[in-house]
Amino acid sequence: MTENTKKTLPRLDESLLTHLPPFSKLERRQIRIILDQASSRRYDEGAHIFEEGETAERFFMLLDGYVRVVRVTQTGEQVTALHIPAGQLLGIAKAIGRESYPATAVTATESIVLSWPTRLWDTFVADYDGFATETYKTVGHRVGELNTRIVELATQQVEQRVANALLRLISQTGRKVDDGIEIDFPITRQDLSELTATTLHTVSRLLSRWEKEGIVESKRKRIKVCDPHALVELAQS
Amino acid sequence: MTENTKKTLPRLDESLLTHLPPFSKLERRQIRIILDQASSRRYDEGAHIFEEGETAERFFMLLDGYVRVVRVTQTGEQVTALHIPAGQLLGIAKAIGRESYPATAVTATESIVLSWPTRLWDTFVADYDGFATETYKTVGHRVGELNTRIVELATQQVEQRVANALLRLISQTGRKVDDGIEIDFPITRQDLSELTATTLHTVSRLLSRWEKEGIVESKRKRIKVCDPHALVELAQS
DNA sequence: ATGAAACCTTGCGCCAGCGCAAATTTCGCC
DNA sequence: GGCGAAATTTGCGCTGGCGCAAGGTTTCAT
Repeated sequence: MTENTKKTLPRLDESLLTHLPPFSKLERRQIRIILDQASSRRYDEGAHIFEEGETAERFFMLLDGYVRVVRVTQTGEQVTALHIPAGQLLGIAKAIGRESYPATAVTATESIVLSWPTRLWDTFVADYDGFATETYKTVGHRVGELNTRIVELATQQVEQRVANALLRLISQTGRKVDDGIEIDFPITRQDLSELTATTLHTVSRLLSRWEKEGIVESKRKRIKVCDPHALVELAQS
Repeated sequence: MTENTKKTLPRLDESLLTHLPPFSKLERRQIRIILDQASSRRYDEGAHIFEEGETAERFFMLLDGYVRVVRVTQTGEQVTALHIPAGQLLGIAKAIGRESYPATAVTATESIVLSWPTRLWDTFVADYDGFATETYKTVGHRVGELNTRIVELATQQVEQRVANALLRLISQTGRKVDDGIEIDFPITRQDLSELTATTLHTVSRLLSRWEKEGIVESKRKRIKVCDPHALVELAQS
């Protein structure tokens, strides 16, 4: 899909991986074997890692960065289904019995991604204890998120949805800064609107109002939440 | 949850099961072993098979009937996430790495359900080739449906969503009758509204209009689609 | 039969949030 | 440091569909 460096991993410090949830329990030896078979690649912000409908020839792990999982409608509108933070697997069509990717993965920041050919999937599942369990937990977690989004879309007002989206973003990918928590990657009003099924205009109006009320501060592509509790209030009502 | 007969299967005609997709490839011997460990139970219409949040002590297979998978919000509104037709597994928390059911399963008609204790899950996966593959396909299919619902909720108008919902229902569970296709189980305006995130009033208005236009015919709890193509038109625009 | 409960229909007014449009700010780049 | 593209803000009018309310019809239990 996109250009960029592509190479086999030369010698990747495995201590880097020990804190990543899906593999922390594996033996170091197993990690070494898995890593030796991985390719590493850097993607620019906005690059597509894989496209909806493509045959799933590889599966991926996000080492660094953030990825949005989106679907595009016939009319060209984008809908964001999920946000994936570093440390998680993605494109794991095999884990849900699919041959092709069910959605498109777009980087929200510059990102580093490991990948393996799909044919290795069954080997990993068979050879490495815990691999299957962890991946199914990932799947379960995402199914939960999808369900939550459906319920939100079905029952909540725009204001509540945006508040919820912000809360989720800061809890998943928030970075503590002085006087608040900032979303750790560049995010536009447009992105937020695709995440909450509304328009960038409405998001802009909401953020303006919240800024007046001291709940958030935001510059271009940056949002800082100063008063999370106020957002929680808004999200409920 | 609900009353009704509960018993171990005495002698279930296994030819009954050979046409059910998830197991058609298994050896008859394996089917016999699996069935011998199952409990069978009948549920009345509207009964709850399991509840969201409950520990997943059993997993289920719908032998006959239809099941709605719903979530209830804090404010008591119901949102239907999926419809499950006979022949499919449900409550398979184990397949997505969960300990508890992520939603509630409600019967849409009187239904017959097989179930097994969750502890047998790993055994089945290990012993019976194809079991894992088929269940992950089921999961994958449902993830696809959830995604589709999100996109629909996010981008479509109420009229299109209702049209789509009807189309999906008749394709999944439609029964050919003279002069149209009828949804094979009782479904109220309320049910449809919970499936499309709108109100029963709006659904009622739409159906009335469509009836005038000759697209559908409906009585209490029954909907027959006479002109599916017109619905497809409506669903797109 | 009769009553009650469940389900369906329809009218009316209102408003959240979209669409459109135009102005403004910010950023990256030559 | 000035230009163009991208991102953001804000105003204004309109409308889809919700909320409320009232009345009708079907089904079922007794």
